[in-house]
Amino acid sequence: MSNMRARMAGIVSRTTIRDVARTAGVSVGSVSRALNGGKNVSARVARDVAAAAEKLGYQPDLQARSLRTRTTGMVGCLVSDLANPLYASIVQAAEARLREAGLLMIVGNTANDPARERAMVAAFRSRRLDGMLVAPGSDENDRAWRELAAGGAPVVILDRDVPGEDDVPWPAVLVDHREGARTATRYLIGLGHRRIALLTPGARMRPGRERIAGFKAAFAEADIDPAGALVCLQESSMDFAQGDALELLRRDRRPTAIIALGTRILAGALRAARDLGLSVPRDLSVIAIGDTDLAAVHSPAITALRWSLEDVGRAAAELLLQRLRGTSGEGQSRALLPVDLVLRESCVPPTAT
Amino acid sequence: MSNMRARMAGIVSRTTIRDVARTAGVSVGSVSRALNGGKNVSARVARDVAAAAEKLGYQPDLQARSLRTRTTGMVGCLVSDLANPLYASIVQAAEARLREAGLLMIVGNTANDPARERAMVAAFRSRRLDGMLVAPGSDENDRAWRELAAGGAPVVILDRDVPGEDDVPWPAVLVDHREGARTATRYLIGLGHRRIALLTPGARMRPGRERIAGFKAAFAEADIDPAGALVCLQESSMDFAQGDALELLRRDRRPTAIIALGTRILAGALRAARDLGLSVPRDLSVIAIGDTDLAAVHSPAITALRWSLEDVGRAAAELLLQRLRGTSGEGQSRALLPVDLVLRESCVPPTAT
DNA sequence: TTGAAAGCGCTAACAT
DNA sequence: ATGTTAGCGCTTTCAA
Repeated sequence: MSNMRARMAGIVSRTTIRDVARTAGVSVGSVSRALNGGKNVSARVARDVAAAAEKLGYQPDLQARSLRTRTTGMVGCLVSDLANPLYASIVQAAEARLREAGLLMIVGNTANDPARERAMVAAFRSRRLDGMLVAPGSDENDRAWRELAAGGAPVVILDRDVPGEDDVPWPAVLVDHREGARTATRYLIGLGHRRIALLTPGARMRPGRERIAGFKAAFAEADIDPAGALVCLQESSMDFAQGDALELLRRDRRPTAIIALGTRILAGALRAARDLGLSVPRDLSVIAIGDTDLAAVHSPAITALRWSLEDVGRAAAELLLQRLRGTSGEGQSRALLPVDLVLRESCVPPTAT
Repeated sequence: MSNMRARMAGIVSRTTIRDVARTAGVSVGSVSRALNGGKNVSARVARDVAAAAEKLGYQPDLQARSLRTRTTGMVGCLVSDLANPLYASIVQAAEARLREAGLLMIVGNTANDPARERAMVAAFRSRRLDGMLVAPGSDENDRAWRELAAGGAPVVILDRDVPGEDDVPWPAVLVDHREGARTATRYLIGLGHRRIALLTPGARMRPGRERIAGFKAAFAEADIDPAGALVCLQESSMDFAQGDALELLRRDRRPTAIIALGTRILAGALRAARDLGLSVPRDLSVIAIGDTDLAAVHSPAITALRWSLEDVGRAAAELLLQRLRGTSGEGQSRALLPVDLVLRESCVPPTAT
């Protein structure tokens, strides 16, 4: 079979617009018009072209088209860790919205590596993507963001504070981690807890920074001694969190409550508590940051801070589309999404010690 | 700033190879040669071109290039559910390998929707991707796979049995779910269990089919009455699994052991057991299919079937690269990856009932 | 309404 | 070793 031969040789002869024109007995211009806008085409030509295209299995070459139209119909999405279900959900939601708008989303995984981040930015630029969604690994990768700006394509940042040019902040979708952390902390304080530990990775990034701020704010507004406010910065690895949590829970004046991020750190804390014979919630109250499967499914079910990943993705897509359509004048360029506290079974007043 | 104006107007004037040629004082041909292969270029030209390109911030237009070279440097990856951490890990591993080889991976999410699957196949074809990795939602979407084949680009299938053309199977990376399920079942039987339930979603797809086959094979080879082999087909939703599991565990001759897939179904089963006051492992032994965070972190830790997601992704990428390089003659076109049983705390001999 | 032709930015064949 | 030029497949003026 010739298709087979062609494939093996790497020479695939594809049907072009000229083939369609020939079989339809019209000019290439007419085919183009018929297949696209449909303006200025007689019914006869439209019919013949459609028939010919169908018969030949014609698929227009979008690369060639975008060479002319200067628009690729593709937007890039740069994520620092695709294997993180949180990111995956956001990406998915954004993709759905962009697809609706007829755009193809390309996701790139930077694995938290600034060098890869830069490489992917360059790759995206070279591919002439119409726009980009970026969830950077850190807030500061100046070179990469400068390059991004240079590309000229609109960019929307996800939940990061990236320094903009000339004090004009980048369009961004932000999550109100500060308010979320404050709510959670206030809740625990209200329950009577005084020694509360916040387990979160670095203040290097916006979410961590904001959480720490909200955490401290809750102590401040309750006007209680913040000596019990324990901020523990963690790497995101489970084992590390577990060892760290063990150390934390072994102190003689150990925290009576813990606020722990995500799946890994939360899991580490839970295992540490178990290993020390501490029962949740009797001996230790726990709040999860992020409503993961683990939090929902654990026994007892873990009270959690939740925000809508779908909303984040969708809002980001919306912001980008707005930019793409050039209607950037109207509408906000930044969105701040709320965080809710989902009450479950893992928090009770501390037992007197 | 003109860049600003251009951006707002949507007219971004990019520097082309001609600009570089002009500033370097050479012809476009020389620039092309200097920037690519580097063959037949004097040191002087190479230097001047590099300087000019650097100065202008020149980024070659890969779209235009691929119009000539008939190769895009992009491969597509079609996944039925990106938010599933299993897929995400596979995608990540494949992406890493392809990146090494200088290829850009484009992931498309089909959300288990055959229509979207076909649409994405068409989109990928039109974009002239060099190759594709496909993790279909179901084994049968004939129209889509026929289209795929028609595109002429090599395709590698992930863990699915897709009917090939002319009895020649597609290149594929498969996981040995059958052997995994058999090992798990054999282990439980060896422990003394006779009434074992397998909780897995549909036999519509290869993994489910294979697991069921392995499960039954274990009963057959032990030469024991398979009446206790309970195959429960589930949808993937947690609540459904929980209700289903409740019903299952309420039977008067309830299973003494459960093999449950993933996070949601496993969670449903665990919650159902808890609600009925059944203790794991004393009253119910549990094996997880897939070594998720939940399985590792649960108390007691859940014995689990594990296979390397990284290996799946990497093997798929490798197979595709092999095809791309045209060295398809040598080497296997299919890979079968092993499944291990990770022993933990959730399985003990059944208590006499 | 239609066809002819220019050209998007690049590479590769051909000339020099 | 370098410059010139013909396309890659498409859209889009410009004439007819």
